[in-house]
Amino acid sequence: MKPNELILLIEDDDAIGKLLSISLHEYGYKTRLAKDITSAKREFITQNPALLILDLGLPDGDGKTLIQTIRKESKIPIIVLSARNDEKEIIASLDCGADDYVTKPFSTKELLARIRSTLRRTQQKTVHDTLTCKDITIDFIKKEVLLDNVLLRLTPTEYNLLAFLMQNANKVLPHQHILKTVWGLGYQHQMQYLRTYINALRKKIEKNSTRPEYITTESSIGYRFSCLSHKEEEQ
Amino acid sequence: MKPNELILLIEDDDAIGKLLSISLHEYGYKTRLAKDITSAKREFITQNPALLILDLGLPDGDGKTLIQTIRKESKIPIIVLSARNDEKEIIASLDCGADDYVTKPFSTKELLARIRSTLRRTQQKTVHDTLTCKDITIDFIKKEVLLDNVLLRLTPTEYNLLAFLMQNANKVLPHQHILKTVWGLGYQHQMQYLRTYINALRKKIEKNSTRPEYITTESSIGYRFSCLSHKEEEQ
DNA sequence: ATAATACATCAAAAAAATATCAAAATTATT
DNA sequence: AATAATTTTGATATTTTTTTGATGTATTAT
Repeated sequence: MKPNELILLIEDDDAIGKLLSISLHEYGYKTRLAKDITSAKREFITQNPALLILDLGLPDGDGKTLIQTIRKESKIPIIVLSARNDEKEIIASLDCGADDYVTKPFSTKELLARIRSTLRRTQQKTVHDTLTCKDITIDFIKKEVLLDNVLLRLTPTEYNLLAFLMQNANKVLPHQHILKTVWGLGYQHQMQYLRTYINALRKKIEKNSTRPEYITTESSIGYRFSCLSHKEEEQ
Repeated sequence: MKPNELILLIEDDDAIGKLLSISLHEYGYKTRLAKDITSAKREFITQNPALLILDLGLPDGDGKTLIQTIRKESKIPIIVLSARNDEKEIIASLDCGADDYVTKPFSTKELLARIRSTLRRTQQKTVHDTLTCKDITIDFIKKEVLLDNVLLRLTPTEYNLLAFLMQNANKVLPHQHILKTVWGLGYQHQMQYLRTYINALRKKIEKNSTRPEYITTESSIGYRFSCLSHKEEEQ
């Protein structure tokens, strides 16, 4: 697995800039290089990097002011890389909003580990797992169902049943199969449970409960959740 | 403003332990000290600390295994504090899940700055210092809650619970998730605590406690803080 | 068409989950 | 050390959900 994130290097020393670019590419990161604060700001806005590596001593100003500027509008991880091995500088940078401070000369491998650590923390994305079918959307994380964008009140069993049906849309699901997965192993022959809950669900999701468009009956076999075009969305 | 967070120190050297405790107290943190992995685990589960400071060399095992154990169930910030100034140790620790690595001898002020930096990042759930929902406004800096512009008297646990609910407005929060974050890892199954405190909060914030408009129950799942005019921040 | 079978519907009883209250235990404050 | 505040615990009331049973309607086979 290659990381593939874009890292913006802000460094005026060509030798270090080159070394970093090569090391980061080797590990799979994409990089952009900015040699002063002005171009760093431009790159930050236009390139949308995942992380900044910032040298404090830049030709057109102090790196700390850049940190402050960026922190006003972004929580992007910033690692300071500086020759200034001075306690006050370290503290000031961290309190400005930097996420880490590495002093030169530095170990490339350690820097890479610190990049991984910093990115790991900030990239904890919320996985949104939803399924939509016509007017019904089920959110498996929030455990909620929307009908025409209105929240449906379902009991736990109703929710479990609908979730199972929607996950197997357009398939005929035999009674016993539904009972086994929704209620559990001992309930395969409790047909009446299934009828009661199918009825309850239809009342809640069908426009016309007597002419169901979602949950159709496959007599003496089971039920089918009909959905012509259901797309899966996960980000 | 005093920080007031609890920091768990895991350190077998008494001198360093004492020094750290004093420095951290001076700055306003509460601390607990654990001298081995076994008691560290116990303290972690029962005390619900905001951050761990961990020495790698402990009498009953290597600190890295503790990091791995904790990372299986928690994203709590961990700062490693070690005499081992060895590139491999640093990389291994960070890749295990540590958030920072400081080598001994260390500057207390720098360590404090790194604690602030780490906490800032992990506590940054709310971008704003205050959050308003209908007639309720919570101020995370002052740790105050206003209902119709009148200051509410809340106990610490009531405040923590409400803060967590409001930070996650309109989402269904499972019982265990609430218990884990508000009370700590060892309290996931103390449902009665949750019921008692939800009840206490409703009495204080709901106009009609029997028909709650803010804190609604999601039977057999959890609770939801409902707030119509609250922007969803998820992509 | 008629009987037999399968399914739908409704409502009640039973069980489970939640709400509420208050006392006991703990912790913090004076 | 005494007092006050908060948390924990337990007992009981209330609500919600599941289970059960009774009855009506549709479908299928003869």
